[in-house]
Amino acid sequence: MFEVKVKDINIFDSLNCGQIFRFNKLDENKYEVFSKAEYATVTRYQDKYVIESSNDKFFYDFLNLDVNYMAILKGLRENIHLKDVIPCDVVPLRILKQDLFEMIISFIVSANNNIPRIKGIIKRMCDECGERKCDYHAFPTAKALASKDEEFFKSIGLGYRAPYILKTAKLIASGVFDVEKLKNLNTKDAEKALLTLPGVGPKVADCILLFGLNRYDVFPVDTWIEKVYKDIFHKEEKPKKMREDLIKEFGDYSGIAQQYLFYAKRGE
DNA sequence: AGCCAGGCCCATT
DNA sequence: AATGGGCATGGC
Repeated sequence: MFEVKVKDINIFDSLNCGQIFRFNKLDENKYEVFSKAEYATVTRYQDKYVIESSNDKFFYDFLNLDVNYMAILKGLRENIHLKDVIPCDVVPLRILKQDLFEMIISFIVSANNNIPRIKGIIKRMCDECGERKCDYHAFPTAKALASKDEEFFKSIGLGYRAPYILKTAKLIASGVFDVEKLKNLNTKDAEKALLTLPGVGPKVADCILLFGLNRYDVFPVDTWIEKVYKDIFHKEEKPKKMREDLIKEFGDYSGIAQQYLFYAKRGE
């Protein structure tokens, strides 16, 4: 068990903002969250969260508390388009530190899909393929996923994404694609490598880089961000151009700006 | 009922 | 390099 001050992070918004799919709201002040092979409950009290978990060190790291968000948000807030979504007294929503392989699979599932359905598919994937823990299942290993077939993935609701998941799992399980090596690459080279995986395009690659590697110099452009772009620039462009313009606009911490903008737009 | 969802693949140009 | 059609499923 460990505690975190409520002024340091808004954990519930950090869970709800679309970067993670394995969590449940238990009641107004309590959530449960799963990551990799671990499990935690987060209970909010007056001025602190109490986190009870299978692995406290893992979840302390997961919350990404060592990054100084106050400084980053202060800088972002100077941009006119972020003033409203990052008010002065905001409690920071943080980009969590999640497992790289889990992000690769999860965001392949996310493509052209909606969040409630993504959560259901990933839950079934864990229940069917993940190592059994006391009363939940771990996220599956690449090897576990690679041992299945397309029919299985279709049966849990993946539709036309079934072959992408199977092929990507096989590439990683066989060692042809080295996930660990991504950590040593700069953002551009890591993105290039990710784009070789079936089911990973520019948007999914950016999500993997942002949530799995905490690279902030990216800007995932999805249908919600298209609306944001229109609000800001009053014109329509293709995703590649939108990404360029948005990174130019928001700078080195574009990924964090993106998350605030995405969450605000989706909540309208 | 019909549009949409944290888009990507592939054939064509 | 860029374009556009096709695409499983189910939430709303």
